[in-house]
Amino acid sequence: MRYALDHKAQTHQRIVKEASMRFRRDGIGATGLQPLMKALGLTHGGFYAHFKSKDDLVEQALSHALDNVKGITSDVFARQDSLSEFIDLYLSIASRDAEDGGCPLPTMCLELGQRDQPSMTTDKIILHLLEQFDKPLAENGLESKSLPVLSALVGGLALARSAFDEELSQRILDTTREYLKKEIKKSTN
Amino acid sequence: MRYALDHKAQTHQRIVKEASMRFRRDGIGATGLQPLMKALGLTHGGFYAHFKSKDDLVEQALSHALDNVKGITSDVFARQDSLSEFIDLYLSIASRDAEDGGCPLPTMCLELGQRDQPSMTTDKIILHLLEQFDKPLAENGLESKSLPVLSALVGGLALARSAFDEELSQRILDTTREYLKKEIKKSTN
DNA sequence: TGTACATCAGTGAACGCGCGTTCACTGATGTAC
DNA sequence: TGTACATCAGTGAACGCGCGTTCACTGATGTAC
Repeated sequence: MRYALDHKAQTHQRIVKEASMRFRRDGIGATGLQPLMKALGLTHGGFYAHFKSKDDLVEQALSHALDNVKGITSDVFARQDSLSEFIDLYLSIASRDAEDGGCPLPTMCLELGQRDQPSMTTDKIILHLLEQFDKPLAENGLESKSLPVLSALVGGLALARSAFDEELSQRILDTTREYLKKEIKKSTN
Repeated sequence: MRYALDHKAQTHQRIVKEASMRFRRDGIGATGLQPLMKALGLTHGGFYAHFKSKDDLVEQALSHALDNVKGITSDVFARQDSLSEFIDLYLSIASRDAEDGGCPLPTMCLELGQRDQPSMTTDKIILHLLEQFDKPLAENGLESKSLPVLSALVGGLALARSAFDEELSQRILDTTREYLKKEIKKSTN
């Protein structure tokens, strides 16, 4: 054969990875298949040798994003002050400007709720994050705060991206971040 | 003249109002001008007698949304327990399913940050809400919580809309809501 | 060893569709003479 | 009073464009005989 045995599988994965990044960065609707394939040095015609439809790709890209999130959390939540560190990471300028896509939740919140053929992957991402938050919070008996913390993280990032004024945007990130970090340590006072 | 003197101005306002609702409910990209005009009993050709471009309409619809928000807050924040009531309203099932569009922030967070020709209207909406929150919070010396409260509201609604499982969605609304209401009363304990 | 054939990842032209936008036109009205 | 004209909100066909999707094809490879 002209190609290595896993060549097609590798191409498949390259498409999923690039799509995952673009969906998170630009949204699903704003990501065209033609530019996506072109960015990988392929032509758009080959797309349907890999995926049943764009929706099929969305589903696989979401799964990839979930794996991504799991990779990050398994890193961060192995350490001390894990949640505090995660909050710093999540509400950073780099995260807001997310050239790499970042968390799928703030970007795709609208489109995820509107998909015709919904999947449980979004729920899995939410539940996975809550589960990670639970552990460090439970040490202080604060596990009931997992969900409010996640809400504030997602909302803070979404707002920081919406704001046009750079100073306001930073204030949103900073104030939300510092509040949350204080909040998760409160019972230790 | 065939039409009343303010006929065109009225049509203009009808378009802005309908667009404002659709942009908030479906997003800007997912709202077509043709279906929008048809829903008002008009043909799409007439659109450009009222607006320079779709972007022009977006700007006017955002202004309309700001006025809308101001109307609601001037109602709610005149009363007792205003912020608590606002939180109940914001994180309700009706608000989540928002047939009327609801708050522009959770729906449009992505698109607002990506517009080519950005405007200050989003910032005005954010600042207006923060200002409203400040007053009742300041009574308890909690005005520093305005921003985290807004983040959690926006994020909670966005997450509740993203979740596929109805039970999870309700849990997001309920937990975030109860947490915030407890939080804004904390210093009175 | 050499020719004929099967495989198959990827190619690129073409499809119908809805988008935002343009524009010549309609038709009911008020105005001029 | 009656005809000719100007006004102007709204009409609807048409434009180019990018979208998701389809499909006949290419061309380098391994296999059969």
